[in-house]
Amino acid sequence: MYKIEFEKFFSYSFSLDCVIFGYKDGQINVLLIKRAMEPFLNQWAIPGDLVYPDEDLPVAASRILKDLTKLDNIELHQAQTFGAPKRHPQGRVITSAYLALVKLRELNAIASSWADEVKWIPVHEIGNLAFDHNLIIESTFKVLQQKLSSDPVCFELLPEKFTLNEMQQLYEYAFDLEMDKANFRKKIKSIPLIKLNEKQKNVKHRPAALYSFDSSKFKTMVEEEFYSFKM
Amino acid sequence: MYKIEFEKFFSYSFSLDCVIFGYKDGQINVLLIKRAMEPFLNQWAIPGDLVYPDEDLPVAASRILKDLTKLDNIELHQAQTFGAPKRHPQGRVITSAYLALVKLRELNAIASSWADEVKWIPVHEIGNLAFDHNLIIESTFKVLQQKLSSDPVCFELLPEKFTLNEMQQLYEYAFDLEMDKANFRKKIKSIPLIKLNEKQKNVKHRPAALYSFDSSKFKTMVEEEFYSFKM
DNA sequence: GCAAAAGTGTTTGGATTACACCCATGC
DNA sequence: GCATGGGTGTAATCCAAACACTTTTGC
Repeated sequence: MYKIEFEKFFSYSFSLDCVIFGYKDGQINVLLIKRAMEPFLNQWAIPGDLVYPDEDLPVAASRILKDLTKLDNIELHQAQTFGAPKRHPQGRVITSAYLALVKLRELNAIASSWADEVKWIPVHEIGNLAFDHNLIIESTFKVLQQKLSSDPVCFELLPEKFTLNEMQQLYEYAFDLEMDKANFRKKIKSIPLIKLNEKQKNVKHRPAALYSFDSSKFKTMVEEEFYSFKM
Repeated sequence: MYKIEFEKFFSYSFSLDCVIFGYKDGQINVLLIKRAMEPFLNQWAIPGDLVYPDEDLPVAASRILKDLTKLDNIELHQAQTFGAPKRHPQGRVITSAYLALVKLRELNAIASSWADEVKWIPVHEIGNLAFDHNLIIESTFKVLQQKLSSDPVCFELLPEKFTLNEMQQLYEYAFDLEMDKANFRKKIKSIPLIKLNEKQKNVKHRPAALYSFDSSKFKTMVEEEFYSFKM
């Protein structure tokens, strides 16, 4: 008897939406796709789709992102889950947001499957999106802020070689504040960075030194010392 | 054509599990219920159940907690979502964990509906639970730690009137560390507490002063000043 | 030389740490 | 009086903010 009642409940659908953040020209951007499918045909949305019946969630998130944008090998982290009864016009679809940070300049998203176009757009310039996707981005951006202050994820957004000023501008944009250059450099001096023998090019002022993140040293420090990242 | 394929996907079920933390005798406890229902009959589990077809998630979380434990008017916060394909033996059930903090001594959980018994158990003494509930508690405990360090949620766990030492012990237990008494008191002196004209009773040493949290002053401070809680 | 941004040093005040000491109560 | 925890003060140190200054490049 219980079993029969229970089975009536197997009438939901479940999807994942991938919020991909990238950094370009001093601004944090989000990857959007143009839907080539109803509902919300031709509207912009976060890449997302239904989970397959036997698919684990992290696997599904990677597969969906690859299907729609050809982006591969990207680490995704779960954020919030959205389940308002009317959020999908065709039935009860509950969705979990997945967050990823990518080096925008070093990869190339291509529209694929039922995505007609892809574009990167600064988080503060996003128009109206399909479904509740504006809400999802807003909530996931807060998770990004959280991660930026407790983990070295800024280096997933910055190019492999970056200047200290680019790093500072990333934090300034993410938290909407201004920082003192000298103090910023003092603050980050415990973070393991490698100063390269290279400089910025094509700037009409003194070129800045380029750095890269020493991730193997970071791992050692976390394991062996009492080190924890804080910004 | 798309519509037909799409509808095959409406074959999932969706549940919520409520991880309720309470503080007692210097330890953080979790509320468990004994299942009076298959699967996992007679095993201990977190209170959780399926979401109704037209029910929003926050509403469902409160309803489920009340159904199983008679606890009412408790603020619940979403934590992680779990969706491994085999996590439920009877089909694909995806679940979201909801977190709540309660004043354990000031309320009374009662087994109800298909819960046979309820109990509070210290987080470090939990045995094997039904489903993936051990994993869910582990993950939600990390969310609790996060909240304890960035929000004044410790006062949701402490009794209305508490001693500064009880507050210190809560943090020591939650983060598994020892703190200096004098330094702890200096650290919290920016938090708006009301020192009551009351003392501890029935202790065989000098009785400690009782305090309570000034939540209205806290709100004013957050709104009007540049105050943010940090521990 | 000048503009523009890179990059560094100094001072100050507030927070954190370690540690010592006194106080109030029950027995 | 003494055991037990409650409660406070101090000095050393670290850290963050404010600000001034020097350096290197393009034009």
